[in-house]
Formats: sequence, C-alpha cells, structure tokens
Amino acid sequence: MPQLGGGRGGGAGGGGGGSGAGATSGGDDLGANDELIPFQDEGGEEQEPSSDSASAQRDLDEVKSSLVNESENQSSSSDSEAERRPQPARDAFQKPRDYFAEVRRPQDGAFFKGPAYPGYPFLMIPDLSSPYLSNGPLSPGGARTYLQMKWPLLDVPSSATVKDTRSPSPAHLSNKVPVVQHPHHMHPLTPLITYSNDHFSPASPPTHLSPEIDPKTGIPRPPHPSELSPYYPLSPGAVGQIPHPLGWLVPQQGQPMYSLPPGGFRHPYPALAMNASMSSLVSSRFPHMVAPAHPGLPTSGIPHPAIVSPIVKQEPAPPSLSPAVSAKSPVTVKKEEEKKPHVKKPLNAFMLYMKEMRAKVVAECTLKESAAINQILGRKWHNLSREEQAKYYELARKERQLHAQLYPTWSARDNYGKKKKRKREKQLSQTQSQQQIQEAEGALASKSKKPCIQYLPPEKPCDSPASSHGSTLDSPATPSAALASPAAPAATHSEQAQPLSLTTKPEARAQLALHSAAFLSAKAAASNSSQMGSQPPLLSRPLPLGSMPAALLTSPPTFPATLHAHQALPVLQAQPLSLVTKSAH
DNA sequence: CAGCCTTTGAAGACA
DNA sequence: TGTCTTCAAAGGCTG
Repeated sequence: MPQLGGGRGGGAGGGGGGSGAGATSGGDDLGANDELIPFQDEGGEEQEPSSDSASAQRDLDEVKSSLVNESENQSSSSDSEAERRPQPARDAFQKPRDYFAEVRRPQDGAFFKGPAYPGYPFLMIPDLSSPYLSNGPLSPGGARTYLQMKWPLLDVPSSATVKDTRSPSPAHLSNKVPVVQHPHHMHPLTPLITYSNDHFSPASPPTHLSPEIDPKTGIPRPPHPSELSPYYPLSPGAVGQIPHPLGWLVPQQGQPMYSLPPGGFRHPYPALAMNASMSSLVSSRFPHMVAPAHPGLPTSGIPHPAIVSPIVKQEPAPPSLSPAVSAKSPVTVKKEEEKKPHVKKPLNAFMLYMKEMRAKVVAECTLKESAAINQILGRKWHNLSREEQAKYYELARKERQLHAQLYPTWSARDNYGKKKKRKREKQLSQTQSQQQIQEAEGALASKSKKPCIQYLPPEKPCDSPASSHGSTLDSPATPSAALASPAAPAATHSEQAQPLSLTTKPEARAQLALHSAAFLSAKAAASNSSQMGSQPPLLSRPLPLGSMPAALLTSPPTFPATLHAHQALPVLQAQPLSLVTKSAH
C-alpha cells in the first residue's frame, strides 16, 4: 500500500511522466488538430443531437460496414495489435489524424459528424453533471450547453453543499445532482479551462504554457489546470472545503470531492485566463469556489470533486490512509477514516465520454436506463474517431495527473471494497461461465436475464441498434451491443481472455453471447436487409477485432498508453470465439 | 433500499 | 510478467 501511494505518486509522476510527458506534449499535439476543436458554435446543443439521431441509422450501418471493412483489413492491421490497441493519448496526439483518416472517417461522420469534438466542446464545458458532481445527469441538452466542469469526486456531507442561488440552475440538472463541492475556490476555472474549447483547440495552451508559477501568487504550482484535469481543481493551498459550486445543482447528499492532500496544493491559478463566459460559468456554477470551506470536510483536505463523503460505508479501513492517521489508535483511525471523504477514482476516458454524452443520448432516446445508455455510449465510443477518443484519453490522463497531485497518497485500492462486491460471483471459473454460456446458448430462446436489448427500447431513435431496428426482437442487443461489442462484456479486459468469459455474471455473459447470436439470427431474419447485409461480415469477421469497435480497431493512436496487452489482445482472441460460436448458432 | 445492470479504462491484487 | 478483479458514472429496475 504505501508503496502504492508512493508508487503512484511516483507513478503519477513517473507514469505520469511517461504519460505525462506525452500528455503534456499531447496538449500541444492536440492543438494540432484543427478539426477537433471546432465546436463551438454549431449551435451546439441541438445540432449535434440531431445529427446524431439522424445518423443513428447510419450508425448502425456504418458500424457494421466498418466492422466488415476492418475485418477485411485486419490482415494488414493484424501485424500490430499495438497499433490497433489504444495507444496512449500521446500517441494519438502525436499521430496525426491521417491515421484515423484512412480508416475512421466514415464512421466519424456517423456519430459525430458535427463537431469535431463532440464531446469536448460541450463536454468540457457544460456538463453540469460533471463527473465529479455526483450526478449530474444532465438534462438533455444540458451537457451541451454548459461547460463541463468536472469536479472532484468527493462526496461531501450534505450540509456542506451549498446551493448557489446565484446561478440559475439549469433546467437540465438532474435531480440527483451530486453535490460536488468545489473545493478550491479556485481555480474553479481550471476545470473550465481545461475543458474549455480552447483546451483542445490548437490554440490551447501547450503544456509548457501552463505556468509553473502562479502568476498571482508567484508560487510554483502544480501543473496547470489545463494540464490537469478539471475534475480535480487544485485547492488553493489549503482552502478549506468549499461548497460545491454546483451545489445548487447538487443535492445535498454527500458529494464527491477530492480531498486535498495534506500538503495541499498550491493555489493554482487564480483565475487564469478565463474568458468571460467561462468566468461567469464558474462563478455561477462554482460559487463555492469562492465559498468557504465546508465544515464537515477535513480541514486538511480540500474538497475535491472526487471526494465522496465519508458516508461511504465503512469497511475495513483501507490501509493506505494518511500516515498520520495510521499512527493513531485504531479507533481513532477508524473514525478519522470515516470522516475522510471518499476519494473517488479519476474518471477514465470512457467515463468522461459517457458523462458528456449521456445527456445527449438520453435526449435523443427515450431510454433512461443507464445500462442501455451505456451500451449505446459504448458503441459510440468505439465509433468515435481516434482523434475524438484521444481527446478523452487526454482528459482522462490529465484527470489522473491532477488526481495524483491532489491525492498523492491515494490509491485505487483505497476504494476497494467500498462498493459491495458484486462481481465476486462472476469469478466463477471460466469453465463454469462457459458452461453457462453454452446453456444460455442452448436456451437462446429463453432469455433469462435481461439482454442488452432490454435496455434499448425499440422505439428509440437512438443509434442503438435496437432502436434502429425498432424492436430488438429477441435480441439482440442492439447492433451496437452486438456489433461493437459483441462482446461487449466479453470485451472487457477480464473477460477478454475468455471468450465469453465472464464479465459480470456468467449468466450475463452467456446472455450476451446469446444476444449476439440472437442478434445475428434476428438480423438475418430481420427485414432490414440493408443493414443486415453487413451481418454476415460481422459474423464472419474475425472477432478479434470484432470485439473492438471499428474505431478501436482502426485506431490505435489515440488510445491510452495504458492499454494492456491483455485488454487488447485478449479481446481479439476471445471474441472470435464468441462470435463465431454464436454466429454458428 | 441496497445492489444490479451496462459500458470502457485504469489500477490494484494475485499467481 | 501476465491475468484477473475492482471501481469509476448513472439511473431504472429488482429482490
């Protein structure tokens, strides 16, 4: 543990270094992509969606086609999985779009035709639902309109949250709005900045731009917010906890925030260059930035968006709490731990993407179930161009960096066990899972569990496969599910190794498999030959890639460096089996 | 009302 | 070193 912390810190530094290096440079690189940036006007809000919905159908088709094409191309690509594999963001950045251009373009059009950065622009900016806000489900549209600020994940005690009366609460705010507190009064903007369009825009300040020294304070500061993730605004030195800026949005329940490390961060940028709009947003959204620290939060800690209120169930205390704490008596420690806000994991690229896009998808579709939405988003994610994905990877990287800075001692392991172990069962032996799968297949007709499809309501215009077809039939999960992730579940890293393996519950996997199969069969049966046409390819397609969305397949560059071989490869291998098998069925 | 579902990615844990 | 597990968001659903 300790090592972890240290390691991580180092990792952050080192790894970060690695990635960081890339990252930092990445910013510049990103900037290079002119295409990406544009976003702005578009009118944002609505247009994208429309394009989306319009493209929904195409989506499916494209996805299929892309898969097919890719499968065809696989041979060539096969040589380097690495390439296919998501590469570190930096790679993505480094690699120019041409890489993507070749393969991806078509797809891009489908989902994201509009804004180069679908997510970004509005992503970063608007999202009230900022990831670290607890919920921020954005109301439809909300995301687009607002800057997405990501706040720390800390859950703050309800009391802590302050509602911002000043800022008009966006209608879109979701009920659940998490109370994100923004700790720092600060740099509230940072987040904004980071996510601002500028961020990725060519003009975006290169990492080097980020001032090492705070202009105002003259004190050296942590990486510039822009460099860091917005989610974790640095707290100004010890700014106490500040009520979540989005408090108005946020419910009063505990909200996630990031507690500051003892050392605290230096005040980051006071108000760095925010543009008026941003500043206004910030002020309105993150009043707390200026607000006083929350009493409930640890004095030492600065509320970070990632921090969750201590409410978190207490489980065996994580070993890695602060040293000081560890030194104390067990009881005391325990209490302190309880008090300690729960620092959430930094969001990964996909999570960031989900946050941004969820509202949009929800708006387009009638679906509200997260599971269904997530499936769609997963598919969309795969369909994103590398560049687009790269954006998110970059953001995620920054988030991690920021998080690391904010919580140097924090370790993901600290959160282990906080969520009830749900998947433990999954761990069933592979054999078991396989058996189940087989059984499931056998029982294709009977779907015991909810198939992905269920989540996708037929009528929805969403690009979800199901929607496109109207009903899922038995189905299959939406094409997206079936296609993009035929193995969606299987695709997950752990599962990858085994074809249907278990992601979650074996059953689920089995169903997935079934769904896939069903999906295929359904499609075959389906009237929509046009779309279906692609099916065969899909089926035949070597899944390896199949599991990976077309985008991924083609896109290596943008991926995070962190991709592990197991993630990438396994999938490839595993899927084929699953698909094949299923297809056979 | 806690947990599940679902997605991908990151990181920790384990062999 | 490689594989597997857990957690991150989120909101409806389930027992």
